[in-house]
Amino acid sequence: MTYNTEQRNLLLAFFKSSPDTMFSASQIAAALEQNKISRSAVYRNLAALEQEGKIRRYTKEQSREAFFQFYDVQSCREHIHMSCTECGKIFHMENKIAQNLIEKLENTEGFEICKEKTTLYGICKECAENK
Amino acid sequence: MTYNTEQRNLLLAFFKSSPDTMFSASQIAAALEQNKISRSAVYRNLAALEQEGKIRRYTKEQSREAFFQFYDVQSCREHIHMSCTECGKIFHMENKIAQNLIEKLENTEGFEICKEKTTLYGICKECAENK
DNA sequence: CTAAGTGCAAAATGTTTGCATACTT
DNA sequence: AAGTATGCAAACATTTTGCACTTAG
Repeated sequence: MTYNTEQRNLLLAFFKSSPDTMFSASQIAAALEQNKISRSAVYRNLAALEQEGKIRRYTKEQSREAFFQFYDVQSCREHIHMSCTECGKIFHMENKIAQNLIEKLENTEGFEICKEKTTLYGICKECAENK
Repeated sequence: MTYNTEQRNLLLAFFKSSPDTMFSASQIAAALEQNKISRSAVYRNLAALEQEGKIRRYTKEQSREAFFQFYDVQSCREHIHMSCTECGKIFHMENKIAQNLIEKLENTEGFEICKEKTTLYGICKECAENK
């Protein structure tokens, strides 16, 4: 069984408060610095929360640290995801576009996309502008 | 300019000899152990070859190390790939559909898909029919 | 009370860098 | 000759682990 410790609650609350942002372990540690949580507790709880499916781990190509983001299973099933290979942010494909794509692939090629398993990779607007 | 050193040729030959497999830096170092190439030369050449578009870097979520695989940029850049999660076959998205998707994402969300990094997952026609 | 979690510091892992030497062009 | 790459060892950044102590249930 897993215990409901102050540190774990802190961490989960932190993720919930910014559901659309990814954080590295050190960013999290820095953000929670004033609170009492050690680096090892951060790592251990990240692993635990990931295991429980409450947050999700991402890796960026340039960086070798792992990033974590709050994860709502339901919303994940509802969207096709797009991941920026520069900044690692995750976006949801606009619903109309996704629906159109799904139907076209279904009708012309007979391929049924599985939304939760699919992620498109590319460069997001912001990163493209900062180049 | 970049020089054509024995080590770089060795590395590239190694990748070409197994075009469908990904290797970590340490696997490569181990495989080339009998040959003369240092760990730092492995890393530096991996970075160089990646830069030149001759190999591609991947990150696995579970692992902290980077993986590399030979690839032919040209053929990879030409299609968006779709992979069947049942039978594992790879398909190319029909060009019209792909082009349409790319333009829509670019125009409405400002997201530039990177074809060679993107794979859609789902069930192919044949597998769907056999169910 | 017991199992699980914590903090700390030390170790492990994977990658990068400085520097003197050697190779390519 | 000039510029680039190499090998080595040391430095780095991130993550994991051992251990004694604390806390949740």
